[in-house]
Amino acid sequence: MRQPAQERGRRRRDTLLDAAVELLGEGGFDAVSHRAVADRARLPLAATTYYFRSRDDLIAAAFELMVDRDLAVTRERFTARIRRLGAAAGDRPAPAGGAAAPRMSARAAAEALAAALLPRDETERLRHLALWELYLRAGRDPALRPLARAWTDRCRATTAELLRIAGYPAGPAAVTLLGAAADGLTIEAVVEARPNAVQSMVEIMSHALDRIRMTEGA
Amino acid sequence: MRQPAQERGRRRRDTLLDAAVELLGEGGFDAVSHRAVADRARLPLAATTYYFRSRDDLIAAAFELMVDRDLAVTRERFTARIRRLGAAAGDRPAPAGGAAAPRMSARAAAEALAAALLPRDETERLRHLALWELYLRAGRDPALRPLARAWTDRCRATTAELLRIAGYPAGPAAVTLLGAAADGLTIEAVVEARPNAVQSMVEIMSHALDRIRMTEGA
DNA sequence: AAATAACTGGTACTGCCGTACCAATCTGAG
DNA sequence: CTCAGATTGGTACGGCAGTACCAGTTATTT
Repeated sequence: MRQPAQERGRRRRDTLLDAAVELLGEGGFDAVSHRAVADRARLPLAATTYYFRSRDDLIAAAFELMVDRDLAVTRERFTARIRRLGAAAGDRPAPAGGAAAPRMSARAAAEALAAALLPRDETERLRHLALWELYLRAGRDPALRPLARAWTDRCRATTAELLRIAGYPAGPAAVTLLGAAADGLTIEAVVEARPNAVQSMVEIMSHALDRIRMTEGA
Repeated sequence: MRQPAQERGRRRRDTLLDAAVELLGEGGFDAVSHRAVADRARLPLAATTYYFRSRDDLIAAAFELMVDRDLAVTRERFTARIRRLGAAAGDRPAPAGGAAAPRMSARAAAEALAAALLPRDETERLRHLALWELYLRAGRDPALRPLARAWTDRCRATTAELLRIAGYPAGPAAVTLLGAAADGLTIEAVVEARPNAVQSMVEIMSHALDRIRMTEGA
């Protein structure tokens, strides 16, 4: 039942998935019951079991969707910010190895990173939180583990790419260090909702970008 | 009902708390029901509602206990390892500012850190996971937030102290950077259970300790 | 010893959950 | 047009949850 045969079915499945993502953000996975999802999607209860083998299956699919959306948003916000700064006019982000010279200040790069990674309002904060809840769940549910690994791998790749775009190309070790630190700071911001989260991340990351020797990773 | 008046009551409360911590590790908080806790503690069901206002209250208390234990274990493992290395014979870890000279190699310090932070077996992995689950829950439950903040604050303080002991005294920004990175890497290890987690953390942290200029934080 | 408070343990209430089931309806391929 | 397969929606079942309740017992205070 992974892909419904009929067009209407596919749309219904997507509707359910959207509802699940919403609920996941609003209340964590306790809020994602068949009944709640069906109500939110304005579909009958049985639709949820028809399009998804089980609740776990539905949640896994929602996780996948949220990861896709999250990465897309991060990348888009970062590049939009860079573009707005007019830093590199004709610099193409070729995936291979064309390293952009460090045209940006460490502070500007850190600000772009923080703006791209941190949630902007309460809704986004809760969505982020849900993503991490899902990620942690993979620690107990082997079925979710591949998705979790894919998320971190894609996050690292994105981090590497963003750093390169900003003119701070980094080796694997430095990417992991900065990525893990960004993760840690993001979780902290998302969970504790301290008021100065953005400023804090900017400070830490610009500190790191300033002082660390990035290349020659392990 | 925070502190039972009678001795037996206090013991019973502790028994319940221990049971809750065990269950939390084994199955996350879905596994922590009044009934499960009471069964595990070999106490009648009503004992749980007698000693704790509610399930949330019980879980919060268990969180507090787990944090205490976790920090104690981390610190103890780290110092034990340092002591075993016989690095500094008469070096007292005075809490003020007595900076130990970098006697250890970055690699040795990173190894001690990884050994202190990362879980050693599956049981510990699950306990760690539970701790993070609890932490994340604070993102939705304001009652848990002070505990969450206390945990990160104490973690940072411990990180700073361990670094100083190892001969790598660091300013606030560097401590936050390294602490957040350690958090990120720990979560990754705990959730994804990749085989090379220890080696990976050692590499990243020693890379960081080697290359970053630690002092002069924000 | 008497009175008051702490504690015990058994039971019951109410509610939501995941999932199964199935008759009715719709849709697209032949 | 026909019909098999896809889809729909309503309902039901069995289970476990949190918490309330209360008669009985034990400890502490006066």
